[in-house]
Amino acid sequence: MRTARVTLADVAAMAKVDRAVVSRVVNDDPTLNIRPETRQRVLAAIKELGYRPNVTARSLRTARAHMFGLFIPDFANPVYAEIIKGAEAAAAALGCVLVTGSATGAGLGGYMDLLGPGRIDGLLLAGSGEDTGLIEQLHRAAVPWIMLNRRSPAVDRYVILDDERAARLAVGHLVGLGHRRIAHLAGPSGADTAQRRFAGYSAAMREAGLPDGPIAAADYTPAGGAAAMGSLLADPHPPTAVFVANVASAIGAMERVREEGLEIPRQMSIVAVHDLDLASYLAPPLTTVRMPLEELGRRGVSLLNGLEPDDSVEEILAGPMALITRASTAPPPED
Amino acid sequence: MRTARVTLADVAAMAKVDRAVVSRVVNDDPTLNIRPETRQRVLAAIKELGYRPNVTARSLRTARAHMFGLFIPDFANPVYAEIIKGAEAAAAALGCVLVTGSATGAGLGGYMDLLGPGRIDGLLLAGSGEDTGLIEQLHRAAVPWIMLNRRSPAVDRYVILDDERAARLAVGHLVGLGHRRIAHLAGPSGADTAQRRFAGYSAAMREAGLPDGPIAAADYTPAGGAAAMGSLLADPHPPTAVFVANVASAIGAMERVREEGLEIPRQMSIVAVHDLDLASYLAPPLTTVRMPLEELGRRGVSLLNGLEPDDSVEEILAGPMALITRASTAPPPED
DNA sequence: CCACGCAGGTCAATCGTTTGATCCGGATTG
DNA sequence: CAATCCGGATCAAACGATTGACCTGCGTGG
Repeated sequence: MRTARVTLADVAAMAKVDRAVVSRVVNDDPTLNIRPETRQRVLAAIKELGYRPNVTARSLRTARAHMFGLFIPDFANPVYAEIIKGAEAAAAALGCVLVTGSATGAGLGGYMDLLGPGRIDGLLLAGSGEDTGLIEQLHRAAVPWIMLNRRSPAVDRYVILDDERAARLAVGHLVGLGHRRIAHLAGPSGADTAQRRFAGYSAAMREAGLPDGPIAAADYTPAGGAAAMGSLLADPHPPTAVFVANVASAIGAMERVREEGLEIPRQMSIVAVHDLDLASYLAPPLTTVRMPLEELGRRGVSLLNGLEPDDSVEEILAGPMALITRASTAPPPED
Repeated sequence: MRTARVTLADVAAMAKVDRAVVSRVVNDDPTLNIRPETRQRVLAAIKELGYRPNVTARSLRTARAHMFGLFIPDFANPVYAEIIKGAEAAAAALGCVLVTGSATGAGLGGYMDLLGPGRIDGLLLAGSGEDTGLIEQLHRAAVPWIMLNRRSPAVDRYVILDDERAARLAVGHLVGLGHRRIAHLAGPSGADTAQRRFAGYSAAMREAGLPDGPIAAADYTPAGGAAAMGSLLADPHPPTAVFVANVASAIGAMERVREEGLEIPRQMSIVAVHDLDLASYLAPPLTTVRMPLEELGRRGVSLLNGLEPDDSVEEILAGPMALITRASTAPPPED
């Protein structure tokens, strides 16, 4: 069992042919016909010896790795789980594999070493900060790469979701229920997703003929959401509904609302972005906007495939988006 | 910018030395001294040309990839996020990278192609089912591999957590609070983690001089947890506390308890395994047992490093474990 | 003064494939 | 019958690094 690994040459020897023939059989090389009986001999030898091509050698020769990479900031965030799913599916469809890693600070720096022709065919960076040093490195690596769900002025290669539309959908829902004082619990102003959600909120309010409600910025975390909700509730004339920029904030916000003795949704309606499983386990189950996260991952890999390292990609993904109505939203109190 | 990639030979040419020298400088090869001024010339050339070694070629030659793989069944489960974190840290400490992928059904099968000497130095499989075909493939791949947190009779290479001890800790906590009718909401009988948690529960009850409470098996999901909790509550003489095999089940169980009009923890105490962030967002925040998940990932990589493909590993990880007391447990009602 | 050791390099085989160029013999064509 | 073609297979040069073996000149000990 500890025998040296079997190579192309071993197979060739057993089948009494040249290595080239074996290679062509293995790869179904169309430029050269192999006589059926020869092919059979080769296949038999392959099976007999349990030959498996050495991917490294192949990659070295062809400069193709059949492997894409996806780097994310936080595996604990279920948003990324969906993106990964889509990306893996797309890679599989291309006959490639997708590997995932953490993009946190030094993390991705370490990964840079595994880049280069043949080792990985392209990189997807999801929601990572704009470390300019990193971007510099990426350019030098001569590998195609795309940012997912994050647009920054410094980068002309991204695929983002239509956060504005998501916000409109959420606000539209609240307006439809009869709310008029609708607040926005925003994400961190540094995040472009937060900016777009805010822009969508504003636009939707304007279109509905309503004034912007109170805005409180949080940081996409439960603690931040709680604090921000606190400041919204401190208003003498508090909103009857709030559009929250993400589910994590919403968790904190809901907690705070309950602490203030208000009932959701009777006295406060809440809707948030991203339809995570988690949302349905909350009390009450949270109304959300479902965004095409899986599609985002899929699209990312598709674009990566065949992309040149210097090509630019700028796309707002127009995938299906849906409001998932649960128990956290209702018409406003009659008062 | 679209120039061909710079190789060792280019650097050698510019520095007027042999490729071998460049290689030795790059790798700090201790077997051969390089005169300081020569080294400087080489380093200068490297910087000047922006040389980066081709990892694929290196791997082909050395049969070392400096890359480990970790395959998990579900990225949406935060348990794995912690394992990944530990594994990445351990890999980084070894100067290697860790890549992660889905082990679902066909998924891992697809990945098998990327295996082999030089492409990946070892594989960690977390909580994947026991697909014997897969195990067969793994043996053939001549790559070291270890199962994490899953023991199966067919495999003599695993690292698992001490689920029995976790169960004892949880049950001990309930006993300490004064509970005597303590139920167990178990995981699927097919999962060995569930079996061990059950065993720990039984042992702890016995040691406390208490009879086994009612047992209801679920499937580690909220829906299953809710159903199982329903059957526990149907008992004419229901328990005052329940040890739940995982947090997902606990979510459903808590929901069901509330639906029955019972108050947590006043009328029903609940404690579950795995201290996920999520636990603290539940209402009420859930008491849990924190297990050394990060350590599990770390240990997995450490063991993988230097492991021969045929070596066996059988280890129960004795890492730190702690009961995180939150608001879901309290003394039983006086009645 | 010769042999030897050593510091500092060079040489070239090797890792396992892929793939264009080449070769060979039999069938086809004019 | 000679010139050509073509199916089927072989040859050998890459791909880019690593590394043991060898080489060269200088200083040293006997």
